[in-house]
Amino acid sequence: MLAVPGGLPASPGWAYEFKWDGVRAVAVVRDGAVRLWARSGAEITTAYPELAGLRDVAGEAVLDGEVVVLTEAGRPSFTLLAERMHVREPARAAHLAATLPITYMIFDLLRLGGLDLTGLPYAQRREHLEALGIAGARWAVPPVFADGRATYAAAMEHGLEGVVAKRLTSVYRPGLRSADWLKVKLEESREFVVGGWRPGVRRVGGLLVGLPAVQPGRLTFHGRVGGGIGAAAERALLAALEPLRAARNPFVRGTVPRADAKGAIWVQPVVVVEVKYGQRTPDGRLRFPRFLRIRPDLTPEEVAGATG
DNA sequence: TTCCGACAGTGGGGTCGCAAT
DNA sequence: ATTGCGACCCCACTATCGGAA
Repeated sequence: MLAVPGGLPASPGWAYEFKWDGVRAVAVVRDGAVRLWARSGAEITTAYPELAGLRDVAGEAVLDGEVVVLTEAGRPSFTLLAERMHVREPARAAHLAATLPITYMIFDLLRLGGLDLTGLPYAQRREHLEALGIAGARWAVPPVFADGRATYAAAMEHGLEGVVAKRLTSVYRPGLRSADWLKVKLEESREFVVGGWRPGVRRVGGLLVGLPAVQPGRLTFHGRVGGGIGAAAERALLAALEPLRAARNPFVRGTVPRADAKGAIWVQPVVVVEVKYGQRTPDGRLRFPRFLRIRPDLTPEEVAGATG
C-alpha cells in the first residue's frame, strides 16, 4: 500500500507517522526464517542479514516497514543506504551489516499466526502490531501521533523527510496507491542560475543549474533539473536561453562531473529559474528537483551565493 | 460531451555490475 | 583503466487515452 502526495488533513480521524527515507520492505516471518521483499517484487533478503533475528520476535507474521540507515544524529540517510541496497553477496552483506547497519522501521502488520489482518482498520492493525512488543537493536516500531501539525513540526525540527497521515478506519490495500495514506513532504524551493542545458527527447531535456561562485560570472554546480518542464515552459526556456549560447562552460572548473556535462549546451549565466526539490545530497546536489518557473524579475546577482 | 484517473514516458540523485571501448 | 549502459532503489511531473459521470 502506497501513499498519495497531499497536505495535512484538517479533519479528525487520522494517525500521523514520520516518513522514513529508505527502502520499503515487507518481511515474511515463517517456518523460523525471515524473507524480505522490495516494492518491485524482488527478494532482498540477502542484502540485510541483520534482520534474520526477527524470526524470534514475531512468530508467523508479515510485517511492513522501511529499511533505513540512521546517521549519528539519528536521521535516516538514503545516500548511506544506497551502499547497501544492491549487495547480494552474503559475505559482503555481513561485513556491511557490521560496519553500516540498517534499522527496520516497522509500521504495519499484515498477517499474524496465519490470519490475514489487511481487512482490519488501521487502528486495530496498529494495536496488534504494538501488542507484539517488537523491539531490537536493528528494528523498531516507530511512534504514531494524533496531532498532525505537531508531528509535522517535529519532522521539520529533526530534519526528517516528512509525515505520513493514515486514516484510522482504513483497511490495508496491497499494491494500491490510496488516499487513505497521505504523504506530506518537507520541501524547499529556491532560485538557481542556468548555466546550460542538455537536449533530450524533448528539445530541452534538463537544465544544468548552479549558484553564483566567488569568482564573478561563474557558477558552482548543483545538479540538473528536467522534471516539471511542460510544453509552454519549454518554449519559454528556449526563447530565453538560445540567444545566450556560449562557447565555454560557465561553471567553476571541475565542479560539473563529466557525466553531467555530456552533451551540454553552455549559456551565459543570466537566466534565473525557481526550482522545487526535496533535500540536498551531501555534495550539494538537489534531490527530486523540478522546474517551477522562470524568474525574469531576478538577476544572478540577486541570487544568493553557493554558501547562502 | 466533459471530466477524471490510470498509465506510460521523460526527467532527476544515487550504487553496482558487466560489457564495450 | 575508463566509459557506457541497464538494473535497481528513491522520486515528480506531463501527456494521453479510455471510461465514468
